[in-house]
Amino acid sequence: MTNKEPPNYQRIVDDLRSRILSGELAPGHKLPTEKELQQRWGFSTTIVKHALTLLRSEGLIEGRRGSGNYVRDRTQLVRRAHSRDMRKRLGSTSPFARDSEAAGRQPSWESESKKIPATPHVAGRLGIRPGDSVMHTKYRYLADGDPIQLADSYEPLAVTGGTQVEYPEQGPVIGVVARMDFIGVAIDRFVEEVTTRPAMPEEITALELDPRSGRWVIAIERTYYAGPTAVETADIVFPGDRYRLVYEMPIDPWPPSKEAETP
Amino acid sequence: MTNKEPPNYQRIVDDLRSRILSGELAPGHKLPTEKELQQRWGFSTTIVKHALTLLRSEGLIEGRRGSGNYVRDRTQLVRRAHSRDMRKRLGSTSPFARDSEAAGRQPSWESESKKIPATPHVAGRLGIRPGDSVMHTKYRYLADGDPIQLADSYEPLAVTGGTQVEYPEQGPVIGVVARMDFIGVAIDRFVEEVTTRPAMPEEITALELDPRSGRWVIAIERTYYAGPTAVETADIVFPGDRYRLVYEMPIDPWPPSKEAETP
DNA sequence: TAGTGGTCTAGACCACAAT
DNA sequence: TTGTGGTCTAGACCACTAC
Repeated sequence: MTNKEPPNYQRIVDDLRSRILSGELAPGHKLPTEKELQQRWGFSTTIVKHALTLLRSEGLIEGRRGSGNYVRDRTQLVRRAHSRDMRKRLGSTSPFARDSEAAGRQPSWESESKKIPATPHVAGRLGIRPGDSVMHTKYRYLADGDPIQLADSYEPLAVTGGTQVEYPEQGPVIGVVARMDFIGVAIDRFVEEVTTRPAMPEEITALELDPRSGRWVIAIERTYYAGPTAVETADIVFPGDRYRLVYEMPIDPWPPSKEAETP
Repeated sequence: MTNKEPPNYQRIVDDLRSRILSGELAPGHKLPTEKELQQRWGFSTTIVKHALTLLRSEGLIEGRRGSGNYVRDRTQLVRRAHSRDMRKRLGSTSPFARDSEAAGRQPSWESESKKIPATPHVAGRLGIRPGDSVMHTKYRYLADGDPIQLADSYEPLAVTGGTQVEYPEQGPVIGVVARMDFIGVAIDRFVEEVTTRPAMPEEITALELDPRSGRWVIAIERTYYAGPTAVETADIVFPGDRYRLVYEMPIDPWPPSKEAETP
């Protein structure tokens, strides 16, 4: 007994999707018009439109009224996370700026900082009490003027309050690790939790996403620690198909080393 | 001048999506029937069906014929990646098994190993010549019997050929780091590149995804290095909304230490 | 002006669940 | 048997592009 046949709209979707993902239909390529697809497959207009809607919802194509459907550009920015020592580079630029410039795009960002009492959720992540004061900074990052990343950062004022780096964007140093080092707090690790989910309406607005295409985001919860103490936590959001996250992780960097242990 | 109004189907989508993501409509909750939505909003059947199709394509709901539409369970498995020393745990279980058991689910897997000539793409990642022999192992991982992860692993036979760990699943040790250590190859880092994209048809089949819901995957390209030499590379694929990736990264773990550098 | 995609109508018919 | 969602028809009308 054979499997049941897929529905007609699914056959169009599968055909075009595999040709797009394989590269046969390159970004920018114009798809056949709806009428052509209708005639080629022998399906009704509605079914062809439905198939194209699904491909748009997957972010693989974009429709342009009066013109046609086109294979979407899925060029990705690279975001690097690694162990390298960044403490000595006082005044160095931010990780976002470095990644953007590496991709040949002009970085810029907007930010807004405010002291607020910690919500229970943020307090849990920072290991402080709900209501304790934290510095909340909202960021919106742009590459060549296009919004490409959002972040909400929270820092306990028990750590930074009253110091020169209390306001993240006003101090003499940029970047969490460098700023904390500046006030004598040695960050020794961070934890990132990566998930994907549909974009929320505010994110669609802030990232200027097409409501019909590419509505998925990558969400990261990041927390920096100095020993057992959390000194910053942030929620970071990217357009899901516009970013590639790179983690370069050392293995077994700590003593006891193999030589020290083995006779 | 105000913004143009969103289309009718979008209003339904936005309403239900925000209520689902906020938790007001919990996983398992039954949505109003199509007829009820039609009456409540005053739209045609087609427009209500279209809105529900989009929510399904986002993986937020699943339709059950003859029953109703339900908020989808988005419980996530956790996959951990960190720097801990795993070399000494000979015979230890695999990372996948550890993560699954931590989530209270029963791990199992299928694998199949074969010697093949390296494709140009794999050769590039391993820093060897196309055509050089590699061990290709296909994995399918299951939790409580449900397929939950796919992997294609490639190891240069120049490294493992003729040793006891040549066939990954037949040696005395499990896991890349432990196996390489067993033959005297000290892995000191790995790199993971994380992206998201729509699932390809074979992946939908192998992961038993609903073609109508949750068609997104997280794809990881991972490469292990011993010094400058790549000793394994793998393509790993997860259902996008079923996994949470956790990276725990040390900062500045290598000499020269701060003390060594600063007078 | 002609052609294209985006939204929408008013249904029909089928597969399946609940009863 | 009734109610539900899934697939599909045969269009209409609008917004916009390309010419």
